[in-house]
Amino acid sequence: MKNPIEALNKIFDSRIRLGVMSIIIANDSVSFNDLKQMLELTDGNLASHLNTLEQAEYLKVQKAFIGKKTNTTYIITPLGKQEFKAHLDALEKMIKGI
Amino acid sequence: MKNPIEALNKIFDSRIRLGVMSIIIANDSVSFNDLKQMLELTDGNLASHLNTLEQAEYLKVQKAFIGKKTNTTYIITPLGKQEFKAHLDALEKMIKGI
DNA sequence: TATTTAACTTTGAAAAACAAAGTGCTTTTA
DNA sequence: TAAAAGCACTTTGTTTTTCAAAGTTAAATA
Repeated sequence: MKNPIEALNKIFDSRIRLGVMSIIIANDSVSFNDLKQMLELTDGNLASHLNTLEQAEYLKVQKAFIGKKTNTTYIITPLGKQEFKAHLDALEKMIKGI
Repeated sequence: MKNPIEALNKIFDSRIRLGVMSIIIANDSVSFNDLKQMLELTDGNLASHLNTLEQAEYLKVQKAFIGKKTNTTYIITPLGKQEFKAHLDALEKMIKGI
């Protein structure tokens, strides 16, 4: 019998990071402010979780200009999508006792 | 648009507690040592997570005797089962963007 | 020009996680 | 029957994580 929690990704222990991933995957790209409002977080707290996800290369920043105004949005990387899916699969397996 | 992470239960942020719940639900009742071996944890670490779950009244201890030897097993409470299910439902909804 | 907004970074406190050692009781083994 | 081992913790102390709040920088708006 193998340890079922090994396959769970530590990065996704945090429900904030789980929320960020869910929102970005569902919406393709989301701005800092939208995330902040949806998840009701302080700037610093959101920024640090985004940073954790960026460090892991699960998401990346896209800085674009809308006119002269910078617009920052976040998108999932292929790795991020893969790891998120793997985590959810592992979770499901664990819960169902497979 | 409601904050999707609000419905997630903080107690289940921990993959160890998630693992404990999954195992106990799947097996009805599990001993301390079985949990310890399945999850590959130190005694103290497991005991403290079990304690968190007990404090929340998500599980309870059953002390029985097998002959003269005490046998400690853990079982889920109705509340525990309900909260675990609620958490998983919230997770699923969040992921699917419902 | 002053204020506001966006997207952070920094700081520091509080909480959580964890390993390791210790405890008390029972049971097995030499 | 004395010693060793096992069970189920508790205690201690370190490390890691989380988070809020304040500070920062650049651009936009009044």
